[in-house]
Amino acid sequence: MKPNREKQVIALVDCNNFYVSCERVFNPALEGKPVIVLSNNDGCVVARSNEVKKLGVIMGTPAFKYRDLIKKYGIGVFSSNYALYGDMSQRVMETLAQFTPEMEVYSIDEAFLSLTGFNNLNRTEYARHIRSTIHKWTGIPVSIGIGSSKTLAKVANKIAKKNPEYDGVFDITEDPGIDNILASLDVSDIWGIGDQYAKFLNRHGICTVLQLKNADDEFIRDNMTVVGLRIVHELRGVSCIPLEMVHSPRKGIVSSRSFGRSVKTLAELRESVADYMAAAAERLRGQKSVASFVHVFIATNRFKNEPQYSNFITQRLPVPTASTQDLIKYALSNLLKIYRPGYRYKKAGVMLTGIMPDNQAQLDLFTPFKYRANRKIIMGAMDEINNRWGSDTVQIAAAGIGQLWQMRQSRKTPRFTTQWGELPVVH
DNA sequence: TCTGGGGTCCTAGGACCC
DNA sequence: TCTGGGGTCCTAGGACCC
Repeated sequence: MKPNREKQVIALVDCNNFYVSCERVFNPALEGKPVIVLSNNDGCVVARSNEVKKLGVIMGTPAFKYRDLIKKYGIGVFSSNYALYGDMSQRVMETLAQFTPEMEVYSIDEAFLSLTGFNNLNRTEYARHIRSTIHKWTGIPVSIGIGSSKTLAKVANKIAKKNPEYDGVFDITEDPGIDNILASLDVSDIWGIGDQYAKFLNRHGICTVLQLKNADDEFIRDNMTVVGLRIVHELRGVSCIPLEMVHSPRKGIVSSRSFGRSVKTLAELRESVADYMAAAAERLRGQKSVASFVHVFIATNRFKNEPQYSNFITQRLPVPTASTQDLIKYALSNLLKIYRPGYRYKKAGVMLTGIMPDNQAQLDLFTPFKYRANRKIIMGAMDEINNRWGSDTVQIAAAGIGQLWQMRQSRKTPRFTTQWGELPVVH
């Protein structure tokens, strides 16, 4: 730790009900109406408008449980449209980047901005300006919290969201009433305190955030590891979780999906596994890496009262690779080893690990150079075409073309911003 | 009928080596 | 009879995030 470090000032910008807001940008009639967005397969509620939150709809609950409520209140229901949300996210982040040289894109709908050293300006005013610019340029409403650590910026953001009178911006830095605010919040409201830790802390008489801030370091360290201790220090205004401005490459890449209906045959499982592997390999090449291990898993529907089977298999590859063809070949031969007939499968997936930069991988003496070079050229061409004309323009034949197992997405809006054929029409 | 998908970090304990 | 100590690497499992 460097002593006398400059006091950090961090803003957390968080898009309000992001997926719902994206849908509203292209369908303004949804403004002020109750709206939800569902997870893949139209399974669970993953985004809720404020109107829906007020009705008591809980995040992550299976949508069918709200069938009556949806009908009664005329709730607008949408399948998730990740192509649209990803593109809107990029627009928001590009806009934010103009307001600070140091920024971390934390998730699809959140970013930390460093305001350290911005001493001569009224931070609240500046944040309001950021907020209105984002709204004007992208149509997305955001909330901004400012604090002297990431954890406190998160706290401030929560307060900004909860209290409409703050107009979407709250600065908790050097607020003399900070302890009163912390005393009014539950430990489970804190970033990094999940269900298990919240229960544990409650059992030991630590219920409010202020109590956590004043907790004994050794007790926290012993029971919540250094991760917990960092949180406590952050609450005290000591920044311990640095801004990560460069995106480090993924250490594992997972691609998996539940099926739209149950699947019994090996042929269909092969199609899905090949399809998921193609997606995983594309992401792998996107970060200029190769993988050394392939994992494959399949599972039946655990919510159903019927014979259950699930299995997982790992193979170390003879040579690390990013070639879709090779990775599919390994995945399919492993699938064959774990497949058992006679079950109704609900989910399959693949994972790539042992990931390293592609210029660091050990070469295999037995694979002719020409063969490897060809693979690279083919993959490069495939990625380029799919980038330009939309994913799935070129596919590997093993992924099949019927794809009856595909997930359900009965209420998906068009990919307005990423597919030429789905551009919105102005009348 | 209907229950998502993709990540991170930390620790304890075992295997192995000298 | 007596059975070391220190180090590294890997893995599984548990916690968390959006």
